[in-house]
This record gives sequence, structure tokens and C-alpha cells, in this order.
Amino acid sequence: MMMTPKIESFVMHCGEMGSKWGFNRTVGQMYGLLIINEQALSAIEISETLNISRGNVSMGIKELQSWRLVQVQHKPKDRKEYYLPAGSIWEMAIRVFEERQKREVDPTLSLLRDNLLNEPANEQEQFAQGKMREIHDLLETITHWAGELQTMNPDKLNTLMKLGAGVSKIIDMKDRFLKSG
Amino acid sequence: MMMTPKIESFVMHCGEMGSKWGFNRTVGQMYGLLIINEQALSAIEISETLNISRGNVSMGIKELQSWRLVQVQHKPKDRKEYYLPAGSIWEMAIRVFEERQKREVDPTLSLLRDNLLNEPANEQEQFAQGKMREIHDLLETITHWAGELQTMNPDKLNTLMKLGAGVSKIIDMKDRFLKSG
DNA sequence: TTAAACTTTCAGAAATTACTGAAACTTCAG
DNA sequence: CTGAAGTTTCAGTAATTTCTGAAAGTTTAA
Repeated sequence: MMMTPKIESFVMHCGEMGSKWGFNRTVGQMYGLLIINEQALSAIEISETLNISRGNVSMGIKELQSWRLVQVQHKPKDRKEYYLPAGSIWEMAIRVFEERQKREVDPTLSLLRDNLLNEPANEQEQFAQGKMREIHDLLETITHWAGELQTMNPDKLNTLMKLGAGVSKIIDMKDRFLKSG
Repeated sequence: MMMTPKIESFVMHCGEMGSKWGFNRTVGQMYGLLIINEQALSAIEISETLNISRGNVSMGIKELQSWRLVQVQHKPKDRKEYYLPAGSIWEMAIRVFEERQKREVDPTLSLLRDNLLNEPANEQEQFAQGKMREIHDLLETITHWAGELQTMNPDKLNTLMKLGAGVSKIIDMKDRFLKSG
């Protein structure tokens, strides 16, 4: 599997971005390669194309599976496993979003909840708990909202996004409508 | 500046989470400490409370400033700088969101745009460009939407979030209203 | 000016994270 | 069974990131 320069630049960029998106460089590259490639690739092809060890590919695939971002394919008369990106670009975005939520927000929410169960012992803790409550409530609102958005189908979500700030006008309209009705 | 166990657990948690949120452990701890503390803190107080070197505090503050998350305060008759979190919890969330956008999404968008200007050289590149376009369009929609949401005031944003998937019903209502009108 | 009080910088050390490659494991056809 | 074709694991090493502390820089009061 030879990469053309353009494809290589995309794959390497996914590597750089990988760490910002929550995985490491080689996992990013692997995922970029799978997205950009029409055919499913075997572990050994990935390893050779990206010049990384076979063991690293195995760990990377595991990581991508934990994000539900790849799927395995088998070919008849062939014992190898072939890997493909799981789902559409939209689904990929939603999964990354969901997983990050799980890894970044949920643990904080649970720490805050625990902490808020205790009575503050002094003025300093009183202030601290006030802040923790603010953060807790904000995160909970966001989590709840994100959950709801994910129940919408991609089309509707797309409409909503394209609408942008316009949604604000629609909410106003609803208010007027309900008042006058 | 002594931390009570509850406050310490929060601050240490911010440290763990720091890396997931885009900075490193000590920067996370520093920010947690500033949020949870009613009074502004000097660099030396931060350094002593968290047991980290004075130089590290200086670098951490610089990092937090690059995220626009801290603000400096001066006290009369005192040459030290004192640090405070910049803005409300809402503003903090919006800033983290904006900065991550800048760091994680914008570079990818620009790479994709460049790549899409070239004609595909073969069938493999044709497929690749198709995928790149999909990703590009999706990221652009999200970026645009995020930008618009940020122009809304917190109250309205809150209303919208609390509405959750209900927003979908309102969009339907608008459609019906426009058709019948 | 000077010097005290503070901040920033940065080379090198420490800590963390990622990667390799060889060994162990699994699966399956014969 | 056996062994060939594959996958996974993991100890050790390499690469990267973070942190320290001392030196350089800055600011201000006298």
C-alpha cells in the first residue's frame, strides 16, 4: 500500500492531531489511513504503510475499537483480519464526541457529586462548594443537552446546525406564539 | 494556603483531568486552585500550596493566559502579582471550547482546504478527496454553528440547552407554520 | 543609580508515554 | 494432534513531555 504525497500529508496530519483528539500519534495515523482508503486493510499492511511495528498496530486497533471507530472484516479463504472505519463521517464525529464526554466529563461530574454531598466544614469550603455546584450544574446541562442531540437523526441535527443563531429567533417566535395563543 | 482534604481532592482531580482538557497536570491543578479559592493567589502561594517550582508556576500562568482563563490583580503597596480565574464558570467553559476549536479543528480545516484545491491524480486520490470533502464540510458546519452559539447570551443558550431535543419539535412547528401561512 | 523584590527563561534532569520485537497465545486446515 | 498463519502481550527501550532551579531580566522605591 503506497501512499501518494497528498494522502500521506493527510495521514501524517491525522497523526499530529491524534494527540489533541484524545489518542496518540500512531493511532491517529492509523485511523486517518483507514478513513482515506477505499479498501479494508490488514494489520500487516497498516504496519508496512506507516512503518510501525506489528505490535503497535495491534494496540492501536484495540484503542480504536474502544472508541468504536473501526470494524473488522473477514475475506473468504483468508485468515487475516481486515479493518475499516466504522460508520459514516457523521457517526465518527458523534462517537468521538460521546467518548470524550465519557472520559473527560463524567468522572468530573461524579467527583463533584460526591463532594457536594458533604457539609462544608468552614467558610473556605463553603465558597469552594458554591463553585463546585456551579460547575456541576453547567456540566450536567451540557451532558443532558448532548445526550438529547444524539437522539436526533443526522438530518435534523444538520438542519439545526445550519440554522445556527437563527434558532434563537425561533425560540422567541415560540414564546410569542404561546403568549398570544 | 492550606488545602482541606475536600479542596485538595478537587484540585488534584483538576490535575488528572487537565491533560484530557488540553493542558498538563500542574496547569490543571493551578487552575482548579484558582477557581476554588475566593482570594486571588500570588505565584509563590501557588507554588507552595501545590509543591511545584516557582518556574513551573510562571510557565503555567502563561499557559492559562494563552487560554484567556486567568486574570492578574495588583494589590496596593504590594509588588506581587495576584491571579484570579477570568470570568464566570460559563465564560470559562466557552473559552475552553473556543480554544480547543482553534487548536484542534482549525488546522485540520486548513489542511483539508489546501488538499481539496488540487485535482486528484488517480482513482485512489479521488476516493480520498471525497472523504476529505465530507470531513471538511462537517467540520465547517460544526465550526459555524459553534461560532453562532457563542454569539448568543448565556441565558438564551441556557434556554436552548434546557430545551434539548425539544428544539426539534419547534423546528417542525416552524415548518408547519410557514407552510400554512 | 542602586538594590531589593519580584518574574521569566531555559538547559538539563525526571517523569511519563509510546514503541519495538520476541515470546506466548489462538485458530484452523489437514 | 500438528504446524502454519495469524494475533496479542509485555518487558525493556526510545521518544517526548514536564519540571526544576539557577541565572538573567524587569520594575520600582529610595
